[in-house]
Amino acid sequence: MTDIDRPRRRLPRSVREQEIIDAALRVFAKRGYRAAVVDEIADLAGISKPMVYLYLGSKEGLFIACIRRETQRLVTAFREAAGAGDDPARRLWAGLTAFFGFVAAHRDSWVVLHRQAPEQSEAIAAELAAARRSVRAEVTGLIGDGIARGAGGAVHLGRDDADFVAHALVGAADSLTDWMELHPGEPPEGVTLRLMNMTWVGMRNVLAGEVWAPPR
Amino acid sequence: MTDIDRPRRRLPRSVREQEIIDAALRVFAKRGYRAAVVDEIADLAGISKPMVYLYLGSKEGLFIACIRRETQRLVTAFREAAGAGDDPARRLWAGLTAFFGFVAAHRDSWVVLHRQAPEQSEAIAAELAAARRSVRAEVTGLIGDGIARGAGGAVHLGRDDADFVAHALVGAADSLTDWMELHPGEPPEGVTLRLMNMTWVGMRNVLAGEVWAPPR
DNA sequence: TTCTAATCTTACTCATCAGTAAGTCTACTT
DNA sequence: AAGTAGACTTACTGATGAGTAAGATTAGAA
Repeated sequence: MTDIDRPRRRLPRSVREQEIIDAALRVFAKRGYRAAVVDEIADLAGISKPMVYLYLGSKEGLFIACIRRETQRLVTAFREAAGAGDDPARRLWAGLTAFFGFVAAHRDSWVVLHRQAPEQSEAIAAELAAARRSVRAEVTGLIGDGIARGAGGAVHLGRDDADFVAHALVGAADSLTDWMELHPGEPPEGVTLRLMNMTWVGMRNVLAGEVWAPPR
Repeated sequence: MTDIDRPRRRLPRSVREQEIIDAALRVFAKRGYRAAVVDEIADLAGISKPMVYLYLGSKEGLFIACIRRETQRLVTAFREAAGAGDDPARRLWAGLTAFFGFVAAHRDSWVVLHRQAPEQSEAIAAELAAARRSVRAEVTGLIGDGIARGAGGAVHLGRDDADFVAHALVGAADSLTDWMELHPGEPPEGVTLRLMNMTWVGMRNVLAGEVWAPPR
């Protein structure tokens, strides 16, 4: 998204920093942390390498800045969509749709957050683990609510089960990002619909002819 | 799994090659393709670097050899478990259990197959894509059978739906690999049981108190 | 025993890239 | 108009690591 035609205009630090992070996100997503070259990031940001070091400190710092900013964005998008409403199924629907919409629109963010070998350094491993945990925590929260709501009866499900389901859902969603790339026509709602049918209704019942539809 | 005490015994190429691939798998899984250092692989294999190049050609060739061998192993394990029987649910249960068992026993294989940024080179991207496709194809096959079996009634599900479900299942399974690391006590069967309840029965029904049990 | 092919080694080269030194330039203040 | 702080650059250094040249060693065949 960085312009090409810009005639080397000087920009205030706060703006330039964001542009550098934009560029870094693209390059990290395309090449992976280790193969990404800081010079390429600088070029893409329309700037020279020492600026990157002046503002972000190091390649590691740059990567961590990407993770922080994009985690924030993703969690916000999810939370705003899933926050409203009362019915657990409806909130899950809204949250997942926001997720798929976000990933379709910001594929690089997702790739950087979830498709990196985390063992590049202690700091990066910790940062990525925290990022992934916080994304998953959003889902775990929703599922936990669903369990609390539905568990008046014979069910004996706890936090642990919510966490299991969150792992499975996030993993499925991650993988479905690839499926989306193979089916560019499919809107995020379509993906969510299929996933809700699979997990919420259950494949057995789906095979028996049952379908789920979004509330309203 | 390579010995430490070996007094620099000479080994025939066929054996040494496998030991090199063993070592490479561990290092690639631990560090990622780019950060992995060939000298470390050689050390771990109890050999010097030129042997690696003599036998495997290049770092890229070494990586591709890992992918091929481990894909083969995983697909074989899955196919043998899921091949027998008639009931789709039973075969899915068996296949998934084999999968989780395999990943628990060969975590490095899975990490190399599914946790690498594929854009290191044209050849690696192609090889990884093929590997992932072939793993997923096993699942797609099972689901497709299930659909064909169950689709006497009102259901209008096709190959496309099977592929969607396969994506979601493989992604969920991948993520559950992490869950397993957080719950070392849980046997593969336990993980499969939870996943079957979630996808086969459906979360809504599970919340309503229904549970799935493995046949027999 | 002698020869030979396969196994294996030490000791390099050379490209790449993270990080920096030592400034220059320009917008804005006073 | 002069001064200054912040934006920006060119041109390096030093480490790391893929790949190789040139040959040493040993298991077994003849």
